[in-house]
Parts: sequence; structure tokens; C-alpha cells
Amino acid sequence: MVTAFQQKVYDKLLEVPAGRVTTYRDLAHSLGINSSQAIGQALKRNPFAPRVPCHRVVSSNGSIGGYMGAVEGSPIAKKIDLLKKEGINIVDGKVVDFELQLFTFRT
DNA sequence: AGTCGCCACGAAG
DNA sequence: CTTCGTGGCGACT
Repeated sequence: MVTAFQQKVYDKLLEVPAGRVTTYRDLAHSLGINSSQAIGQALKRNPFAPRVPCHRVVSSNGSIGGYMGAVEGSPIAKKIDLLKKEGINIVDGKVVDFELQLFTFRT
């Protein structure tokens, strides 16, 4: 079930250009809420699995999150390499200079 | 329809 | 590191 809320989350995510990352908090706040958990839950349950760059979403401190740590079998680990091609370097599960790549939805 | 549990988090202690 | 708060969704009742 793709609710309007989730739809907005994915739409916002697609709004993020390659080589940039966004945070759960800013993303959530842009949706009018103040909880990133809903974002994480929506991303985890994302019905648009490969269509949504979930890996492009990070925590407020630049941490990738638990999408690969929580699910060690996640195939997105390969996408991490792709992100490096986009200019996003991932080291120790963190985005290098993530704040420099940080993309906020400040409309 | 109401309630409980869940979530890849954030902030505070 | 640990605990509480938060906002929404899923499932059960």
C-alpha cells in the first residue's frame, strides 16, 4: 500500500540529484513532520525498491544507517560503489564530506 | 474504528 | 551507550 505520505517520500528522494545525499530528518521535515522514523520505515518497505535511491538517504550525522548493517544480505552494497562513481565516497559506512553533498529540500 | 507494535532515527542524558 | 520522544503504517482486535 503506497500511501500519500510514502509517495511524497519517494518523490522527494527522486528530487535529489545524483552525487548528493539527503537526511531522514530534512526529508521528513520537508514532508511536514518531525520524525525520521516514518521515513526509514517507508524506505524499508519501499514498494519502489530499485526505483528509489534509498542509499542516497543518510542519517543527520552522515551515517548511512542500518540498511546494510541491519540487513547484511542487502544487495545495495553494490550501489555504494555506484555512489562513489557519482562522487559520493562511503567509508566505514559513512558518507565522506556528506555535509558537502547534503541536499536539503529547502523550497 | 480503536489499539498495539514496529522502524533504516534524533535528541537528550 | 542508554533511554525517551516522535510520526506514521501495518496488523490485530
